[in-house]
Amino acid sequence: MAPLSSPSAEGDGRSTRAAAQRERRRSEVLERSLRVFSDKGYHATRVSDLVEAAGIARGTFYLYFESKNAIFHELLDDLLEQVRDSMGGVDTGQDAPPLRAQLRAIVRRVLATFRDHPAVTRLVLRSAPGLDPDVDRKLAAFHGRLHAWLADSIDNAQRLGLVRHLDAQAVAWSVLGAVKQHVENALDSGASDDGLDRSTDALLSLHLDGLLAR
Amino acid sequence: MAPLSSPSAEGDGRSTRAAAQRERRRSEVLERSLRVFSDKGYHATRVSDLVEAAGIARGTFYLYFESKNAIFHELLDDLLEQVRDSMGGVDTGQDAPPLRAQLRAIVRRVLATFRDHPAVTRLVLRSAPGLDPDVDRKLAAFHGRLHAWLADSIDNAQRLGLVRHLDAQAVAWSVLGAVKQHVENALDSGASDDGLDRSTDALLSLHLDGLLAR
Amino acid sequence: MAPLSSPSAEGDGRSTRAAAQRERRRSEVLERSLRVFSDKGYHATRVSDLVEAAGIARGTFYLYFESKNAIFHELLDDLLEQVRDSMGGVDTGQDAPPLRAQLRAIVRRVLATFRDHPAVTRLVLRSAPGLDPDVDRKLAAFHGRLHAWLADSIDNAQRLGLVRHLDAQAVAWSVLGAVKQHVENALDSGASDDGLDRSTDALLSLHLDGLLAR
Amino acid sequence: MAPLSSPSAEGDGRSTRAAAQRERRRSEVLERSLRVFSDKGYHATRVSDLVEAAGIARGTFYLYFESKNAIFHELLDDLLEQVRDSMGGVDTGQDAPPLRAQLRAIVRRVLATFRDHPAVTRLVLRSAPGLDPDVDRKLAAFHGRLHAWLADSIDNAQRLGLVRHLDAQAVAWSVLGAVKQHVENALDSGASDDGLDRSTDALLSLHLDGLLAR
DNA sequence: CATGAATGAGTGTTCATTCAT
DNA sequence: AATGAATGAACACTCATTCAT
Repeated sequence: MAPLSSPSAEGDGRSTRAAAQRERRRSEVLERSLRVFSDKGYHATRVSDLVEAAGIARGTFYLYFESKNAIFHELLDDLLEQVRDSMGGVDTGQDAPPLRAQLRAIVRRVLATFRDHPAVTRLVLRSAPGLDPDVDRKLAAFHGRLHAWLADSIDNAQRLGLVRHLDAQAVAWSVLGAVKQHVENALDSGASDDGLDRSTDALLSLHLDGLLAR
Repeated sequence: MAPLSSPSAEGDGRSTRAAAQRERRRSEVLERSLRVFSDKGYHATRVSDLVEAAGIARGTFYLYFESKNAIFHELLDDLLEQVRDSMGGVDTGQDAPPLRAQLRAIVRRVLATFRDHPAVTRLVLRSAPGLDPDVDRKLAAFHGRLHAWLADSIDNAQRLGLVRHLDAQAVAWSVLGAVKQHVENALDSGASDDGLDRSTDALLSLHLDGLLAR
Repeated sequence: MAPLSSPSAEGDGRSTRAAAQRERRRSEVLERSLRVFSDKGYHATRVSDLVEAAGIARGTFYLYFESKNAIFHELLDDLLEQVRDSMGGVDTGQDAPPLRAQLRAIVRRVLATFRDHPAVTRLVLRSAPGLDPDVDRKLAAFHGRLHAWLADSIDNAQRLGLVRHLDAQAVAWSVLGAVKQHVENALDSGASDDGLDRSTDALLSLHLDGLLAR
Repeated sequence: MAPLSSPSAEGDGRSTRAAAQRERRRSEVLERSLRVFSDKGYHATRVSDLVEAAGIARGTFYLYFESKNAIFHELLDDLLEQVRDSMGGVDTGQDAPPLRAQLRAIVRRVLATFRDHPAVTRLVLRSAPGLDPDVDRKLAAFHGRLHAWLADSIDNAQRLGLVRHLDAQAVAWSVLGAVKQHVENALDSGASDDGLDRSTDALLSLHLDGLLAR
């Protein structure tokens, strides 16, 4: 309304800008720290490494994060959330795309999510267990959720007569383990789109049709 | 042989006995340390914990092992060797037992090996990665060998027309991941013989026949 | 004088008002800081606590005070001056009130001064010594002045034949110590007027007449 | 019994000697640390100062004491105990020495105790309050005990008709404060035996007979 | 061989002070 | 003048390893 910014408006503008600036800085530190953690692992990473990588002073780090542990947890939560979001449900309606195509899409999406965040994936897959009970609990819960989602899906498909009546729980764990292994491999092997397709196809073909010649 | 123990003979006897004693002590420390490492993880384990568990003095520990890291590597190597030994080959001769039965036996044997050594398994699966590059390399090599064995077996079976022509490499990784996941689960769930059978059946049924209803 | 406010005159007016404003701000910060220091002690008090209590920004604090130490010294000087002012002399003229009444008044006035400034008293009595040599010197000087005043008074009274010829120096220290102890007690016990009277009476009766029954 | 030391006896001897050695070392560190604390005060004293003064490594310090705080508390407790021990009771029996002589002895003994441990006295009197709640509580308790002892003694003497019926509590605080002040003075003034006698006499004369000329 | 007291480099974290806005 | 984000020196404490006994 007022063509001239009143002091209060200016104040608001200032603090808004400051908050944005702060958020940008924070993200910057978060991102650079992720790389360090991912390279050296949690324990081998010193707070000195973090602040050096971020180009800030030691004290500044503690302005943004409560502790070395806290920033690690934040990084961890980020990936976990992204993976959760990248999984959708299976559509079993009349006009739904064929099951195989739907599954293919889901598997590819999940693999791509990890592939696109190699640093944090490395973090989760590699430096994690035994770190501290909280991390362990968080990861266990995450695995649990993934497993439950898989097992439920299989259950559903069984009720619909789409799949055989194998032990849904055990099969779900097998699938989860297989996917994790492919994610792990993609970490080191560069992980082109081609590689992703190959992994996806192998997983689907194996798990849906089995190895045996017919 | 010599009726009179010459000084040298006596020395030999002494040193032989001493060497045996030494070996026994060493094993004792290894075993007890394994338990501690397995409980608390590598980083949370202090050398103090190790010597206390072994009932020896701090200095004595360094008489037997070069460092905290060295004893960990030794423990690691032990399991890796045991698992290697517990896997045999597939017999493709005329009078060989049916493929499915052979595979079933191998999978069960491998799962049982890990199940019977929960401490060292926990060590390998949980506190290992990211520790130091040597550990990582060792584990990668181990995985590589397992994978190669699996891939070769699949290759063979493909040549024999026993299994379909899926991507042998990718399938081998899937199987490896699935097995690892079941091993991991068995760690926490007590792992009765029944559980093992269930896991084995699920793995075989899934991987050989696939999920799809026919 | 000048009918039109010259820029300089306007400047003066502005700066006068500004100076007054500044002084008011400063006092406000001083007063609030005193409370914090008194509650938590010098070392446990963070500059953050001070600026939070004063409702100013960190940087503003350093506009008014050179350092955390400087504001503490200023606070210290304030009380010391107030106590000095609250002590008068003993009137030994012909028509003067009786000595005992005069002394009673002085002691009560001193005790009341401390009682009425519990925060700064706590500061001086409790968090001060050992802080830094300057504080110690200041407190020592203050004590020295109190002691000198007491010793002189006793000396005078001795010359006038009003009191016995005890070691004036040593007696002065005893009195000072006793008063300090009562001040200290009053800090925690609320210190009603009644308590003050009781302390005053006990001090006077003890020091003038002694304990012994006659 | 056995003229030759058996292994176990030798072991005992070793560990006994070791324990003694340890105790000697500990005392050494304690003593040197006391001097540093006393010179610089608790807060200005760095663990580095302590280990440097004791001529040991940083880690060694923590072998003997749990923390900087812990060694301070130990030092504190030591003096407090010594002072407690240096005070006896007043003998009110038939053939007891005269009251004044008994009191004189007690006061002198207490003053001498502090005089003989200037470092720890300085510690208690100067760097103490506000440090941490535990120290404060300990000192308050100590003061409380001293006061109670004094007040009880006065009470007793009143019942025996030896002293006037002044407010025993208030008088006890006065005496305590006066003594503390003399202790404080003795810290800086070298504190010869003469000075002690002078203080003792002044305290007794003032408190027993009063200042007023008669 | 066995011991365990001694070591000291290295760690995460705090907080009085500065300075660009 | 006022702000508060940024700074970095300083700290107490840990723990794998050594070495005199």
